[in-house]
Amino acid sequence: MDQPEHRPPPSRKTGRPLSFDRDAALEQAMLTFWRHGYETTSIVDLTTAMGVTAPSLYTAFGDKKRLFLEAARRYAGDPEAMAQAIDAAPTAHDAARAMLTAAATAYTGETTPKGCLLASAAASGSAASADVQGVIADFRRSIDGRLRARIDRDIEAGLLPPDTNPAAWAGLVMAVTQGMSVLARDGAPRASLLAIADVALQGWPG
Amino acid sequence: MDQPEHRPPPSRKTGRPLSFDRDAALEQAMLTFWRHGYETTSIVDLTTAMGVTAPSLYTAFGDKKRLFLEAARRYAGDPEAMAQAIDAAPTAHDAARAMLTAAATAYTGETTPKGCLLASAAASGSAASADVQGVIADFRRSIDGRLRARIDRDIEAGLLPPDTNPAAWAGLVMAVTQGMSVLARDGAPRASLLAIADVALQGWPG
DNA sequence: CTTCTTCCATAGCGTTCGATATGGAACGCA
DNA sequence: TGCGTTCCATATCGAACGCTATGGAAGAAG
Repeated sequence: MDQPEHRPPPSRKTGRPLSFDRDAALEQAMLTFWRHGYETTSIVDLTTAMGVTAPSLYTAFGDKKRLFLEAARRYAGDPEAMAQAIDAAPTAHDAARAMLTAAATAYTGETTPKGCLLASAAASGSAASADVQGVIADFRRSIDGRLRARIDRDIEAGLLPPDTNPAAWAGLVMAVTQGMSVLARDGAPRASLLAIADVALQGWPG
Repeated sequence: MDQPEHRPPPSRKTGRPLSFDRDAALEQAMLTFWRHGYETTSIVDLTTAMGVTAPSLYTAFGDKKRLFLEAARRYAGDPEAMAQAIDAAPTAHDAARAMLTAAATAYTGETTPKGCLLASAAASGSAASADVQGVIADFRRSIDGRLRARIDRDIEAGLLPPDTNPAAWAGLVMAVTQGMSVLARDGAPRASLLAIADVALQGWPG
């Protein structure tokens, strides 16, 4: 995640300032990757959507890979925020349900592409993009770990039976989340995903 | 699914016969698409894996899209077979559990790529491959419909409570199936997926 | 062996890919 | 106004893309 980084806004003092809104351009890049995936989005696709020429894109964002990672970071938001949301929920069950309903809602936005950027953008790819896939997989693993730890905490606190399988339930939440992204891409409406999220936790222990 | 089809084996009477095993070559193509996806697999990738030159590939399989669709058909097997398996199960619950455990097992094969070819090969893509994504989405919808109908049948037969939501439970099975493919690609072992499949149906009504 | 069909191998078609070299215009600063 | 810096626009770069034209070799049929 932090290899040869490209300084995004070194805040130049002199010279001609940027003629485009870097943040707005990044937003458009994110939407384009969200719609078409990482490798299957071309530089021309990006420059068209961003309203920027190729040289400007490269000076502002480094290269395609760094642009994608920055867009992905913008999409996912602060990882620590989500981690704290999981920890701050009253129970692990509440955290899981909040995650699923939030995903169901986010994947079926009317002004955004369907599904999850992280789930679909790098679901497959050539060997050249293995590192991008790895970054996204690490992100998923960190969420899974947080959720598992939250379930562990509830077990120790006596909120969940001792024979509860934390890895299985955390994994189920992750799997349903990723699966809903596929269904959303297939055209499933928001109500369907919310119904799935509801029954997914029907067997939650306790 | 049945647009300008390419006759695969017109069974020529005369002329020089094929010097390679068409079936074995298709198998390798399937594995390559499975590993790297549809658009992110190049013709060179395919010819290398199949041990066949480009002109031979084109005369034998039409073009890249037709080769992929044929490989996908080979991967998924006979759709009617899976449909009959769902119908023939003792209960919808049995059918769902069988689907999930079969998926968990298939996605973590030791001699095959991880995950599901259909789930990862066209999870995203440019507008040019929208039809390929559509074919796969149709396949998913047909399974979902069969499973939903199976649940309906169990409700009518009194095996499930009348207030059971067939779409939600069928959707859950589909979502968990697709989600397990992502987790398998991330490296989740078979035991983890089987545990997820187990808890997924914990809240099954009845 | 001749003929006819089909396949294989080489080479290359035109296009698009990600990424840049170059030159002039725009701006901050003095 | 003049200087130094930075950005934008044009025009590509070499490589890889999907795909195919062409010519000779291989095999089946007579």
